[in-house]
Amino acid sequence: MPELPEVETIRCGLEAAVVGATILDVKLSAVRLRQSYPEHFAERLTGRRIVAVRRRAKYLLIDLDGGETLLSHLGMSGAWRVQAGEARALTHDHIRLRLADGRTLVYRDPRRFGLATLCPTAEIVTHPLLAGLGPEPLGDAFDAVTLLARCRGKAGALKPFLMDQKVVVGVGNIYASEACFRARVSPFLPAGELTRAQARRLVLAIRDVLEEAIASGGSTLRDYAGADGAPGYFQHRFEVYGREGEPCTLCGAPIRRAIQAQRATYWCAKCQKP
DNA sequence: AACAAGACCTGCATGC
DNA sequence: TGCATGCAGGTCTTGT
Repeated sequence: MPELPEVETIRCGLEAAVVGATILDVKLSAVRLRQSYPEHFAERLTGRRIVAVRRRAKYLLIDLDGGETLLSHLGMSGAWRVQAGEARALTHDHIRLRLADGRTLVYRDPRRFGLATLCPTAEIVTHPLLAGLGPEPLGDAFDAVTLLARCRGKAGALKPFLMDQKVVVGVGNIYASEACFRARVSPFLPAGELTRAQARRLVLAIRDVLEEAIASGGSTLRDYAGADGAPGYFQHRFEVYGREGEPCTLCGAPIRRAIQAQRATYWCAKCQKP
């Protein structure tokens, strides 16, 4: 489900809704997510107060008093949702945090590609899941010079390269196609052949598309929603993703679809020549 | 080292 | 109606 804009939208919603709330008790489903919960997971959450909600790449960081952080990833189908009252648990509700004010914070993930774990807040940056991640695309550390340096010697195609979280974080299958289109660069261009001008355009395109998507509350294709349950609406602004056969918004040529690294890529063959 | 392919899951749309 | 197939927003591991 979620790329950076969707995770950021959830982060923002959680920050507004649950900072200051205290976890009264914890219920876990019997199945395991991508990785098992840490030792004494429920006990370590119980009684804690939520002090901040942050994001690193596509990970959500829920800081608790007492010095631990609840680190979660939403995989393809995960979501955090704040529910009024103690609604009945649905089939794929894996973590249910009953809050002292009566609401319930629920982690739901049908496909279970997501994960949740705990980490000392002071050690977040060195956590194995986060240590190797590339720069945040909306931060100063991501620029054309850095991108070009990472591209050097890479024979692989640009679009899968952009989805590599060691290169830049937060860009997934939708926004990789959208960013290549906005930058007028072919998704099939070997990453090592990227020119400086193309790198500059790509950096701007990635920033712009992510920022616009955040402003639209993310993209809802099937089941994504923010922490309050509201869908995003950036999907109405896709220029290539999911538009196979429809006219290019620039030149009218039919948008094409192909598979790269086992994922669907959408592009305009006329506006994005190799 | 770099890249491709497979693995991990469920749910939904489609076609026979 | 039932069943098979393919596809979906992500990463991690294995194999060449």
